[in-house]
Amino acid sequence: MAAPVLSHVKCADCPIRHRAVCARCNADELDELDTVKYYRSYEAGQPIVWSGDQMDFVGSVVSGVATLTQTMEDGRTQMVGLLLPSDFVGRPGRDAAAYNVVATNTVMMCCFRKKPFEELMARTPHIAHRLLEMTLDELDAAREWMLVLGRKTAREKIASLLSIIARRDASLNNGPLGRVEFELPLTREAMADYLGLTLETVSRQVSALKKDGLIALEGKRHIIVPDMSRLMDEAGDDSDGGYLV
Amino acid sequence: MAAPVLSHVKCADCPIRHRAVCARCNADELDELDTVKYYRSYEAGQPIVWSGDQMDFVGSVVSGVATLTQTMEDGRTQMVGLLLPSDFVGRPGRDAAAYNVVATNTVMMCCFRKKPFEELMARTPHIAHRLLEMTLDELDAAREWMLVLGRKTAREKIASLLSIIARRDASLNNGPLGRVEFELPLTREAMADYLGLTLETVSRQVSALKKDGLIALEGKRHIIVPDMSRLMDEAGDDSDGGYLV
DNA sequence: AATTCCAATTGATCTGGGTCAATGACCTGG
DNA sequence: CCAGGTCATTGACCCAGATCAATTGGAATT
Repeated sequence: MAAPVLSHVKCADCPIRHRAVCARCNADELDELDTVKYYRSYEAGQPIVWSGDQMDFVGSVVSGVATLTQTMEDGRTQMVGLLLPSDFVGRPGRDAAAYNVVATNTVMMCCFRKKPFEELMARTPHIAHRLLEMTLDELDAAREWMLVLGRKTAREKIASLLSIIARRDASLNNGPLGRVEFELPLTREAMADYLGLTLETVSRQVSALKKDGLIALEGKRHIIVPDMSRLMDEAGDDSDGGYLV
Repeated sequence: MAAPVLSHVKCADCPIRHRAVCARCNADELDELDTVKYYRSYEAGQPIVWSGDQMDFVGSVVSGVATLTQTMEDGRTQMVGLLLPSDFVGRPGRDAAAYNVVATNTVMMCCFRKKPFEELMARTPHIAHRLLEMTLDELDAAREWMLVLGRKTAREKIASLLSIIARRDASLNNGPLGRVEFELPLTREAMADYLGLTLETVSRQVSALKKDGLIALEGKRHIIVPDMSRLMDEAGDDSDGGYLV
């Protein structure tokens, strides 16, 4: 059950380049990070950390998708973040996790032991600075999502979610807008938890968007967006943004 | 109409002690902050910054209450944060404001010109560190609010808002829980914008809480909570937290 | 004291999305 | 090939909260 520790890959050779943390590191710092770094993988459905747990590492998602959720005693749950490749997990200076982090498919994490990472951070201003920038991005994403949760209709919510994932996906592959195609990394239930809806409503609205030609499905999870700008209109989105936690 | 620049008060003599920024500064840093600092006041309803504007300062709220809101083209608006005394405004490293900041009553801000503040920050690791901590607090608050917006009923939403304000207020004045009494700094409409409801629903639910003896009103805005723990139960709140952006 | 405001309350009605329940569409393992 | 499981779709009905509209209650103005 326990996830395997993988290997000690040099930071410079890391599959992702740590956009997050050390994109601007010089060689010495990279070497130093390498000494406290390890890889770890999690299977679909496996918890990465549980709310309240001691968290002894920070790190980046290398591949796969994980969710950040909050739960009430009666079981109502709300997703508060979605972790895609290159996203950062963990909060330097905090010991206990505030949320449940769960892998939705096979997730590979590149982790740093927390203590040495914090020490490094204290000595290396630009890492602290980069971390502040990342946290501000997350804060913007969270606040943008507050607008979605508080004021958008079910249809707009779905369109917003699809836009955000498509845009994020597209920025890695193709260039501009137009036609986008991607694999949905979430079940209908996970989508519902992100959007503050029920899974039935999600299903109905996805069907409606399909009927209206705004999206096409291949199987249950493969989404084709013929025209991104039309979908973004549907989302009622002014923001050109496109953060995603 | 333009807000008056007030005076150059020594940071050490500041009405609030900048819990935010320089609580741990030594004398030299305090002096340095003083050279780039000024006070400014805003009247009720006056915008402090407008989304997209160039923002040439950062600062703390000294007194009064301001709101942080986001608006869609069709006018739907969502409050994404509430700024109470000692809260920090502005984002080092970003030039444009992302939200509208509006004073709800007379607000006094203690401002630092942004450029010198950033330079100071670059030279002073613990200020950067403190800022990261504050941003993480805000992120937690935003995510807690996502649960409120996405999954709570109207009654729970009102109870959550009142709890959060009461708790924040109480932490300044009295000590523990029990009976709390405070002035509501928001109109019903502002409450609705915070909670993703209409003002009519807010009004009805406030009346319902009053009828059920969970709160008492004196006038429209003065709230008496006879028993905080009962109100918090009503909010369905597991978190002992009590952040508020 | 009469007249405007404007915030807030309250009532009547409507509806988007929740709830409950049945069905379909794939998988995977025996 | 079928049995059982998971995920998704679809239908029928209901209700919390939105919408539309009228009224109240202060505080400020004349």
